Amino acid sequence: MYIHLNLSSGAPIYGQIVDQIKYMVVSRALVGDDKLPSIRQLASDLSINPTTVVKAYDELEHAGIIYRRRGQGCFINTQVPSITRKERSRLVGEHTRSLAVEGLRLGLSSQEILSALEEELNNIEEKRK
Amino acid sequence: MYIHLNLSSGAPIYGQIVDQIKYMVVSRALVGDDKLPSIRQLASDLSINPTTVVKAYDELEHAGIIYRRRGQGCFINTQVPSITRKERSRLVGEHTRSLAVEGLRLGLSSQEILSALEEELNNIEEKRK
Amino acid sequence: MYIHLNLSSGAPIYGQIVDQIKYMVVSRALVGDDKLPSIRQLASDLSINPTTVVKAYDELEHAGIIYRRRGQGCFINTQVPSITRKERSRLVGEHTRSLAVEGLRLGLSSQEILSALEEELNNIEEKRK
Amino acid sequence: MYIHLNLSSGAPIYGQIVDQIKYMVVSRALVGDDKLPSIRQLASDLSINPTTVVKAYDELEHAGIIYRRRGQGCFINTQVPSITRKERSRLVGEHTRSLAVEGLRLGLSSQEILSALEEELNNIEEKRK
DNA sequence: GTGGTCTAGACCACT
DNA sequence: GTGGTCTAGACCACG
Repeated sequence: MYIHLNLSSGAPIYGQIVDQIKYMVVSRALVGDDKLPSIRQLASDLSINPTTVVKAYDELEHAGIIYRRRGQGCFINTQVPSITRKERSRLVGEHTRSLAVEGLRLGLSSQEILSALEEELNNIEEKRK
Repeated sequence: MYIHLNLSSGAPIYGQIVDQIKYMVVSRALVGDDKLPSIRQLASDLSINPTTVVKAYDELEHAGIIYRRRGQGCFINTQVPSITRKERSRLVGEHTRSLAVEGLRLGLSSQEILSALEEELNNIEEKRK
Repeated sequence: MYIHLNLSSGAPIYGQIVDQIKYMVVSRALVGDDKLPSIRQLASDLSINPTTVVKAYDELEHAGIIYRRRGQGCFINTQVPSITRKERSRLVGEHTRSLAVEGLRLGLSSQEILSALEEELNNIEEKRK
Repeated sequence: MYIHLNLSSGAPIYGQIVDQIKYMVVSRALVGDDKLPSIRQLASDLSINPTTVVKAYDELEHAGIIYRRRGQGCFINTQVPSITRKERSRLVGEHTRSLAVEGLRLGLSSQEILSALEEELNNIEEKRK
């Protein structure tokens, strides 16, 4: 399991872990009952504080994405939790707006911004295969 | 000038102000040399502390979006701040990636994400006329 | 008498007026008993508030550079006030340090910084003739 | 790290901190990834309010001189911030002009001003070794 | 009236 | 422990 941290991005480390594990679940890199690395192991791999990993796993458990077996570790849930359509459009809406505003503010045309996004999406789709 | 705060969102108040003023600038609801509400006035309108508004205006000034005249107030800058091409693509790149990843993570197709962005851009372009 | 204001520099307007009048005195563009423009006149010429000019003239009078004749206006003093050597080196010292620090911080060599200063000094000397 | 405040100079405290840290960076008393004192620590050492230190560190971060890691502290940046040649000459130009004008205004000769700058630069170069 | 700075003290998020 | 945000209230500088 590869997790890439950006320590200088300002985004919380535990949040980056949560996001990337969610991503692996959605893209089926992780499926039901797969075992996650132990807290100590992951903390050591990423050279971060174990409590940070604890916080990430707590959040994933709370979101219904993983479950814990005492003495055995953490595992991916079989059922992917559903997100309401409303919640989803709110989440995506924030990002669309921020991209649109920043791009136009920096003098790009709508067309250029769309192209940049398309390119990014193609990149990711490619990796998913 | 209407600013709407979401006090329970967890997003910093000063950041919400910054984002909304940036939005008004790209959508041309605010143009060069328009006067912003005074710090005290805006703080009073939003029922928040003046120093919070100061922090928002600080950010906007650092970003080159507004300028301040002592004893007179704060105003929108006429010229788009000059940024290197490299810097610009870095800034926009962060936003494109985050939209792409979030959208796909939430189960949207590339096509749906592009459409959402296109709609947002059209919205803004419409207001600019 | 030409005074050039930089309204966007952050430096107080009254201070810019004071500095430039001091400069004219030192460079003999203004000499003993020359009459300064009236407060209203100067304020109108510079499109600024008369009270700002009042503040500048107050400071010049306090510094012993000008004197007032009721009903007649303000005039340059014959004796140039002396500055202590200590005071002078303190004032200049602040500026030398700030130029040295900023220049080196931005990656210039000592030689480049000295050349830039030499050029600036030559420019000014030229105008003084 | 020694910072000396002049509380009666009229110069803002946060600015004095910024200037002195910049000085330590150019004279290599502080180098890449050095840890700055924590906000609370420095505030306590200087007997000032922590928010004043926050403001100083904000400025330094905006200037690209330091970076912050939540829960860890503030650190000196390794790389010199990239600035356009145009921007750089504007920044240095302001300081050269102000030194030139102030020096001449106070009755120094061009030669004396250049010598003062040279001495300051030598001082810093010496410390860098 | 405007913005600029500072204090004292609080609560939260992150490691 | 670290930094991040916010409040309440004060005083100063400027136009």
